[in-house]
Amino acid sequence: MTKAQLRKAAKAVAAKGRKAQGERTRKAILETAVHIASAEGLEGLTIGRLALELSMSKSGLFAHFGSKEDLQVATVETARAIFINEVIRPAFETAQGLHRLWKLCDIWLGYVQSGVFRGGCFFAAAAAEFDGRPGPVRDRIADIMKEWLSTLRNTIVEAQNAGQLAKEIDPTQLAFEFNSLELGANWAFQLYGDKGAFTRARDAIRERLSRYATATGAPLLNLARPKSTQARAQS
Amino acid sequence: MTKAQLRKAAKAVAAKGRKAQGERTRKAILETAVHIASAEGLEGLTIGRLALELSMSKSGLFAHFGSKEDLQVATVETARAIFINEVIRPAFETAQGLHRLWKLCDIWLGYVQSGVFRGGCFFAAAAAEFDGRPGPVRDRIADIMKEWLSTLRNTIVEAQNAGQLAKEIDPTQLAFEFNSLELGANWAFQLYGDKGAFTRARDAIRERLSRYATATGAPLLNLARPKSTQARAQS
DNA sequence: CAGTAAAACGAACGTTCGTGCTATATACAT
DNA sequence: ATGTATATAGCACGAACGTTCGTTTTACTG
Repeated sequence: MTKAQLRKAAKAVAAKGRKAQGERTRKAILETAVHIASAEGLEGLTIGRLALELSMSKSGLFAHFGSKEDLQVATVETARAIFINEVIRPAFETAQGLHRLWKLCDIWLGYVQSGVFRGGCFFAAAAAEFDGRPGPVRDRIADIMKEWLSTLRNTIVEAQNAGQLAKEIDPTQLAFEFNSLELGANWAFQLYGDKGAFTRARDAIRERLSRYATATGAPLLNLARPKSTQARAQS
Repeated sequence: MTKAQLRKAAKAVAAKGRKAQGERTRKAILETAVHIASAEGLEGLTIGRLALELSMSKSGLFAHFGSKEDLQVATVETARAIFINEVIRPAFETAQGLHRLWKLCDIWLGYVQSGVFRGGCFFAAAAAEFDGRPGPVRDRIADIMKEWLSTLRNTIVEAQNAGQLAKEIDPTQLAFEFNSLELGANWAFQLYGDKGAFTRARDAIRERLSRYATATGAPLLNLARPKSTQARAQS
């Protein structure tokens, strides 16, 4: 513990003052780590396996982190950056309110289906793995997922303030429901490869949105249905 | 592989013809195994740890199973028996239809909250752990969860056939939504200790049930609200 | 009560785990 | 181009993993 802390501190100082070739390798390591961890879990992410995949020595790789726990935290952090890039950023390109709310959910489901991470939603998997093991890894995962839930909730509130969504509904409740449906779709897809689950989740979310949309908000929802025009044309 | 199979076969034959003291210890082992596995995962369920907990030797314990994988499968099977006892059985004591449907969901949430397993829903945890690792363990988990989803769906159909629930709704869709809300509540409780999630899940489920209930079915729902009368009295 | 089959044990196996040294090679500033 | 800080490699460690073996203790049957 003490040793690891000292080493980490020394490294942090060095990283600020000096240039870095090691910074590049560190990035490369974490990129690979994220994908292994998403498929095999953060504990299944072993240093030997990681070194093998990157054709480098265990010790050489290990020197970039003070401990396995630090590697895990850094991996979680990297996954967060990817998540923000793949989900949050594109959704925030659309105007706030009902439209962005839909985008957040829609893109999230797409991010799972498209296999950004091999094991589906990185954080859903990591949360299930670490929810019983106290420590910094668990704490970071919990924070990040809370961050996501807050984003969802804030967007709901914004839609309400814009008069697009009924003020009566409880934003915490709706965020919980949307998040649950997303977790449910992720579960069905990971365990059964059931792509239909994404449709079910989208249908359920859309149903709630259109139920709670005000007269102002309702027209915004049509833009968010690329598939429903197709469905209407077919039926 | 071959050795383990032979040993297992010999054991199976012996178990049929002979009596068993070993059968009792096997039960005791699995009882403990289930609780360790639910908290630390099926892979974190280590034979040494298990032996220590039961104050017996690794080898003596190991002899009851041909391999670690067999131990894991047996543990999953034990968890299923507990689940049936704790959730399915009590719910099936009430008449089929809307009432039983509510009971299934309500008791399921209670089973997570009351800590029947230390790690929340055993199968939600196991599914997340094994969804990326092919093999008999994963297959069994997937089967059991499908079994649960089918039970949910069948109960919905029965409620429809009894004229208590609108025929227009898709039972697969509704079962998916209920299951998702349950998984969502389990997630929130495991990661944040958030008991409010159970209320949110119950509210969401009740909201759908009363929305889709027919004139015949609606009266049945009042019986299923022990807390809402209390809530009404308080507010 | 004797005999026998089943059950538990103790010790060891070959691996792999995370981690710690020490030495060498690489990249960067002057 | 050279010197120095940094990055990587090599090797070894103690512990824990699943698994096997031969032996000893326990429990049931005749």
